[in-house]
Amino acid sequence: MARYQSSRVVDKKSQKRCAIIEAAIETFANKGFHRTKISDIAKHAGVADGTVYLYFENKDDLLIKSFDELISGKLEELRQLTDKEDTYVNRLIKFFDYHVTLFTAKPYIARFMAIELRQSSEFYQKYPDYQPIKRYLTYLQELIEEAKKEGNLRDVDTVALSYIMFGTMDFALTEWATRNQPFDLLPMKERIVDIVRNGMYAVKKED
Amino acid sequence: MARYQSSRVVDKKSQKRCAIIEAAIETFANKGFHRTKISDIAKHAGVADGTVYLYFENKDDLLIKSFDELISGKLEELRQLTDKEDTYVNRLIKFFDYHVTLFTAKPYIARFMAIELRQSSEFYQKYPDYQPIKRYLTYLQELIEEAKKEGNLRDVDTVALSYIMFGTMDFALTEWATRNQPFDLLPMKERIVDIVRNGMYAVKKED
DNA sequence: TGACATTCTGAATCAAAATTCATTTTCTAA
DNA sequence: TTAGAAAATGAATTTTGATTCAGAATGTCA
Repeated sequence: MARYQSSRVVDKKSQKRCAIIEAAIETFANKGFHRTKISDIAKHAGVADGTVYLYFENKDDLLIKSFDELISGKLEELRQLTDKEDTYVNRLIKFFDYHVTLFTAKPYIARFMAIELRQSSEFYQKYPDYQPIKRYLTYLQELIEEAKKEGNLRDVDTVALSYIMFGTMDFALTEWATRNQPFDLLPMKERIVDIVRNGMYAVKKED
Repeated sequence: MARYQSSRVVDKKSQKRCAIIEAAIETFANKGFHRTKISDIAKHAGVADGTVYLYFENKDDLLIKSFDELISGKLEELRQLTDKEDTYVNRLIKFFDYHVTLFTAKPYIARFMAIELRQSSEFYQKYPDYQPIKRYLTYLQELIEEAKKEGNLRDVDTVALSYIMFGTMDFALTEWATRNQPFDLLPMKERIVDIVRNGMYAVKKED
């Protein structure tokens, strides 16, 4: 009985924490970190201002923790999705697909990831453990290595290709999200994938 | 004589204005827009806080003007440099070269461009004319169009390729700048260019 | 040189919002 | 049921930093 109740308490606690994090992500994404007031988030989450400080040290901490949970969740989803693909090259392509789907459904997440991800170098120095994209890059690089072993990729530089893939996706999605969806994501993705696959040179073309 | 003196005055004025802009760029780059105090910039520029307001309406205005001058200057330099190349494909490659050189010399400019560009999405709504990267992208897209006409590029999508080029460069340089130069820029650039030129595929696939 | 204009200064003002904490509400367990 | 613990509240406090402006410094020119 004690056990049950105690776990119920934990549940409730984490529920409140969770509500705050969700509200934080959405509000940060919509208004930007600095324009978001703690009271905005509190209202959104249905708690009092002070309650936020029971779960998070301060506003910076809230940003970091929110991001961390967001990334963890998304990376997990991404892994599950890509694991289904037969070849590693296809998993790499799936990386794009996943984000297109995700951001089409929730553009504010695109904005959050693309914009709030970038903090000043001072911020990074203050919180050296805050390396939000690193896990993403690492995962990408693992896929690339495997795809090379598999023989479907030529011997390109792993880091360079991961930068191309991540950087392009990130930039295209930022443009798309901050400019109010000025183009269709899906065909754009196809065109980008085509270039990354086959290169831009005319000479290689054989038709 | 009066003419001479008056122009000397203008000179002096623009010198002070210039000092403020330079200090602004460097400080915004290091700390981010919102964490930068006007007093930081003033101190850096060697003027009083109030002086800043003689040259700029407010903090927003200062950011916009700083960015504008930075971009204009750099774009001008870039144009002059690329104009020397014989083919448009080579001009495209030069686009990378230029930024590698620029950012190696002044990493904080890389940070400013990459970070403030993003953080300032909030400015897009408030100041619709503030579209700092647009001119860059437009220039890139012009080069791509010409290169296609020239026959050195296959018929790739212009916007897609511009996103790949700009996004990759932007991301790689941001990584490089915020992580304290963890790799050599020049070889990294070569590896990236190789992939963008020739694609990542081991075997040319037809699908 | 001296009257006037221009430029600069930085302390004082003011607003916004992060954070705290005395109080209230809710929960726990005997 | 109830005393005590834990969690939550939100008004009050504090911090922060943009902006102003009265006065000082400097420049102009007859």
